[in-house]
Amino acid sequence: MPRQVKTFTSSRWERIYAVVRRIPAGRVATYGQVASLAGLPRHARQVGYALHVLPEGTDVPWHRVINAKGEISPRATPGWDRLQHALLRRERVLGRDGRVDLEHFRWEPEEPARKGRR
DNA sequence: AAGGTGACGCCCG
DNA sequence: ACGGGCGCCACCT
Repeated sequence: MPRQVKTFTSSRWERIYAVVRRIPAGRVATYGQVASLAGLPRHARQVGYALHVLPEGTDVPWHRVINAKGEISPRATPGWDRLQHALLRRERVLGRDGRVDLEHFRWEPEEPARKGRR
Protein backbone atom coordinates (compact mmCIF):
# COMPACT_ATOMS: atom_id res chain seq x y z
CA MET A 1 0.00 0.00 0.00
CA PRO A 2 1.46 3.28 -1.07
CA ARG A 3 1.98 5.57 1.85
CA GLN A 4 3.16 8.46 -0.22
CA VAL A 5 0.52 9.65 -2.59
CA LYS A 6 1.96 11.14 -5.67
CA THR A 7 0.24 13.88 -7.53
CA PHE A 8 -2.18 12.23 -9.87
CA THR A 9 -1.37 13.43 -13.32
CA SER A 10 -2.27 10.19 -14.96
CA SER A 11 -4.86 10.73 -17.63
CA ARG A 12 -6.11 7.23 -16.97
CA TRP A 13 -7.00 8.15 -13.46
CA GLU A 14 -8.58 11.37 -14.60
CA ARG A 15 -10.83 9.42 -16.90
CA ILE A 16 -11.79 7.17 -14.06
CA TYR A 17 -12.54 10.12 -11.82
CA ALA A 18 -14.63 11.70 -14.53
CA VAL A 19 -16.87 8.66 -14.61
CA VAL A 20 -17.17 8.41 -10.85
CA ARG A 21 -18.12 12.06 -10.62
CA ARG A 22 -21.15 11.29 -12.75
CA ILE A 23 -22.59 8.78 -10.33
CA PRO A 24 -25.54 10.50 -8.67
CA ALA A 25 -26.33 10.26 -4.99
CA GLY A 26 -28.52 7.29 -4.28
CA ARG A 27 -26.85 5.19 -6.93
CA VAL A 28 -23.73 3.06 -7.05
CA ALA A 29 -21.47 1.56 -9.68
CA THR A 30 -19.10 -1.37 -9.55
CA TYR A 31 -15.36 -1.12 -10.13
CA GLY A 32 -15.63 -3.05 -13.35
CA GLN A 33 -18.50 -0.91 -14.52
CA VAL A 34 -16.54 2.27 -13.94
CA ALA A 35 -13.57 0.83 -15.77
CA SER A 36 -15.65 0.00 -18.82
CA LEU A 37 -17.39 3.35 -18.83
CA ALA A 38 -13.99 5.01 -18.67
CA GLY A 39 -12.99 3.13 -21.75
CA LEU A 40 -10.69 0.85 -19.79
CA PRO A 41 -12.33 -2.56 -19.75
CA ARG A 42 -10.67 -5.18 -17.54
CA HIS A 43 -9.10 -2.45 -15.44
CA ALA A 44 -11.28 -2.82 -12.40
CA ARG A 45 -8.24 -3.07 -10.20
CA GLN A 46 -6.92 0.21 -11.50
CA VAL A 47 -10.19 1.83 -10.53
CA GLY A 48 -9.67 0.58 -7.02
CA TYR A 49 -6.17 1.96 -7.00
CA ALA A 50 -7.17 5.30 -8.47
CA LEU A 51 -9.77 5.74 -5.76
CA HIS A 52 -7.34 4.59 -3.14
CA VAL A 53 -4.96 7.45 -3.85
CA LEU A 54 -7.58 10.17 -3.84
CA PRO A 55 -6.75 13.01 -1.50
CA GLU A 56 -9.00 13.79 1.39
CA GLY A 57 -11.69 16.28 0.60
CA THR A 58 -11.91 15.25 -3.03
CA ASP A 59 -15.03 16.01 -4.97
CA VAL A 60 -14.96 12.52 -6.41
CA PRO A 61 -17.73 10.48 -4.79
CA TRP A 62 -15.56 7.42 -4.29
CA HIS A 63 -17.97 5.89 -1.83
CA ARG A 64 -20.42 5.15 -4.61
CA VAL A 65 -18.14 2.57 -6.10
CA ILE A 66 -18.47 -0.95 -4.73
CA ASN A 67 -17.61 -4.43 -5.87
CA ALA A 68 -19.58 -6.70 -8.15
CA LYS A 69 -21.11 -8.52 -5.23
CA GLY A 70 -22.76 -5.38 -3.98
CA GLU A 71 -20.39 -5.24 -1.04
CA ILE A 72 -18.14 -2.54 0.24
CA SER A 73 -14.68 -3.85 -0.51
CA PRO A 74 -12.50 -4.50 2.50
CA ARG A 75 -9.68 -2.01 3.00
CA ALA A 76 -6.15 -2.49 4.11
CA THR A 77 -6.79 0.18 6.70
CA PRO A 78 -9.77 -0.69 8.83
CA GLY A 79 -12.08 2.17 9.53
CA TRP A 80 -12.37 3.44 6.02
CA ASP A 81 -14.92 0.85 5.12
CA ARG A 82 -16.92 2.20 8.02
CA LEU A 83 -16.97 5.64 6.52
CA GLN A 84 -18.19 4.24 3.25
CA HIS A 85 -20.93 2.36 5.06
CA ALA A 86 -22.01 5.56 6.75
CA LEU A 87 -22.01 7.55 3.55
CA LEU A 88 -23.97 4.95 1.66
CA ARG A 89 -26.44 4.51 4.42
CA ARG A 90 -26.99 8.23 4.36
CA GLU A 91 -27.82 7.86 0.70
CA ARG A 92 -30.22 5.08 1.51
CA VAL A 93 -28.76 2.39 -0.66
CA LEU A 94 -27.68 -0.06 2.02
CA GLY A 95 -29.72 -3.15 2.67
CA ARG A 96 -30.08 -4.53 6.16
CA ASP A 97 -27.19 -6.86 5.55
CA GLY A 98 -24.92 -3.91 4.88
CA ARG A 99 -24.83 -4.62 1.20
CA VAL A 100 -26.26 -2.84 -1.80
CA ASP A 101 -28.89 -4.44 -3.97
CA LEU A 102 -27.43 -3.77 -7.39
CA GLU A 103 -30.70 -4.69 -9.04
CA HIS A 104 -32.21 -1.60 -7.51
CA PHE A 105 -29.38 0.84 -7.06
CA ARG A 106 -26.91 0.26 -9.82
CA TRP A 107 -26.31 3.47 -11.71
CA GLU A 108 -27.19 3.25 -15.33
CA PRO A 109 -25.90 6.26 -17.22
CA GLU A 110 -28.32 7.71 -19.69
CA GLU A 111 -27.51 6.88 -23.22
CA PRO A 112 -26.26 10.02 -24.93
CA ALA A 113 -28.98 9.44 -27.50
CA ARG A 114 -27.71 12.51 -29.23
CA LYS A 115 -29.87 12.14 -32.23
CA GLY A 116 -30.88 15.74 -32.32
CA ARG A 117 -28.73 15.60 -35.43
CA ARG A 118 -30.11 14.50 -38.66
C1' DA B 1 14.32 -3.18 -15.02
C1' DA B 2 11.94 -6.90 -12.96
C1' DG B 3 8.98 -8.53 -9.95
C1' DG B 4 5.34 -7.70 -6.25
C1' DT B 5 0.78 -5.93 -5.22
C1' DG B 6 -4.11 -5.20 -5.12
C1' DA B 7 -10.72 -0.51 -2.66
C1' DC B 8 -11.42 -6.56 -8.87
C1' DG B 9 -14.13 -10.24 -11.12
C1' DC B 10 -15.27 -14.77 -12.37
C1' DC B 11 -15.41 -19.69 -12.00
C1' DC B 12 -15.45 -23.90 -9.46
C1' DG B 13 -16.01 -27.06 -5.43
C1' DA C 1 -23.27 -18.86 1.38
C1' DC C 2 -18.12 -19.27 1.26
C1' DG C 3 -13.57 -19.92 0.25
C1' DG C 4 -9.73 -20.87 -3.09
C1' DG C 5 -7.59 -20.26 -7.53
C1' DC C 6 -6.52 -17.63 -11.29
C1' DG C 7 -6.55 -14.08 -15.00
C1' DC C 8 -6.06 -9.33 -15.32
C1' DC C 9 -2.65 -5.14 -15.75
C1' DA C 10 -1.00 -0.43 -14.33
C1' DC C 11 1.51 1.25 -10.67
C1' DC C 12 5.12 0.93 -7.07
C1' DT C 13 9.58 -0.27 -5.21
